[in-house]
Amino acid sequence: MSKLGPRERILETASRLFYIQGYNNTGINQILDEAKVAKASLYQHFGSKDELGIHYLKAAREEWFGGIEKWASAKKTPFQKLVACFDFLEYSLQQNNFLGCKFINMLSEIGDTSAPMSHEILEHKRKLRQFIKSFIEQALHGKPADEIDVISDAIYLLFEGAIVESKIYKETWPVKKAKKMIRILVEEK
Amino acid sequence: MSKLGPRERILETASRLFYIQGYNNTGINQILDEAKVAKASLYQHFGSKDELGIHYLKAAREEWFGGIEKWASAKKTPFQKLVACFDFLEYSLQQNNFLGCKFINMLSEIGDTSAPMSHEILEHKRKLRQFIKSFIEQALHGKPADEIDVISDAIYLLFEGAIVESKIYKETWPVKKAKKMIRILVEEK
DNA sequence: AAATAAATAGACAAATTTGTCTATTTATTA
DNA sequence: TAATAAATAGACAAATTTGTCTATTTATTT
Repeated sequence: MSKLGPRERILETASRLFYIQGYNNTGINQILDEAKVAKASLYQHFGSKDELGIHYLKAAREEWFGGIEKWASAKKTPFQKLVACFDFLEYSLQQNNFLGCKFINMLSEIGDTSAPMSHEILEHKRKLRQFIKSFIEQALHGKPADEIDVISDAIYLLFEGAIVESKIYKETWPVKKAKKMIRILVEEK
Repeated sequence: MSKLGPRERILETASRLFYIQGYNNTGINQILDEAKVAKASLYQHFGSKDELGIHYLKAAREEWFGGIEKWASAKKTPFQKLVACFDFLEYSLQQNNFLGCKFINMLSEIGDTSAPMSHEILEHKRKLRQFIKSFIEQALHGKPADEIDVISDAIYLLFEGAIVESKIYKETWPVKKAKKMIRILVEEK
């Protein structure tokens, strides 16, 4: 019986609601109701809604990279690892009913109102960009640096574009098309 | 003396504030204050905030395609027109302080709460996708249909990815990189 | 068992939200 | 000029928001 404590229940419930309904559309009270936690406990553990939002993003980052790294590491070649990233994305988006990216969604909601959140979002994307780039560098080892640079960022943009468009169309074609494109850009050798 | 009427002032002010602050972060009262319009006038002309949001998106669509079509039509070849789309994007994003796409931003905010808005957003993106595809079809005329299909959607994803990433990084490199990629994908001939 | 810490329930405040309604003033049109 | 329409100012309601505070109950630890 691994019953979760109040803190964990709050973060879990907030994460679900922030993602499904949006940050601004989710009130503290709804989180407390569904997590079955007292209001004082939330402010004891997190201090404010904003702080809870930051923890939500931090947890989301860990979960995301935990997933994508697992999928990538199951493959052998850099190219296969790269494809696995897109496979993970496709699986993940479907699993989450095409709600898109938690970070991009949050950024649209907060605008410039929370520097800590903006920072968390930027760092997450920086890390993802580098994560993808490392595979391209290995897959295209020996090629000119500027070619690696362009292809690497193009694939990153395809990845991000696929997330956003899957949310808009509520379909998987953006990811599938992106995958077809990377097979052209990075030939398996 | 082309003084704008109440209706126009409301829509103009709402458009500015919805874009900069976000839809949910902008209250009716702030719009009325800055537009210098009475509350009754807003509800007379638009009926509700939701309805105002829909008109905001409709106006944004017209403005967007007005701009991109103008930039594209100034060029001669399909390839040049395509590049012009990205030039317009780069110009537009910089001009608007990297606030990103009004439609994607709104989608993140409303979630599934407004079917008419979701519809407006989807239609806008469908049209943009087709707009881009038409240039690729002309530029790659004669090539296999499936190749045109993949390249066309890849460029659409690069375009969309560039918008979102420019917002995140607050820099123009995503658009510039996307542009470099399309020069590789669609050789000028 | 006693003492300390953690969690709960819920009232309450202060601010903000969208939307309605009335009364008055300003424009427009006949 | 007279009648009609459009716009204004602002009070008000009802609901919702985040956050605080008190009193009570439940766990944990010594």
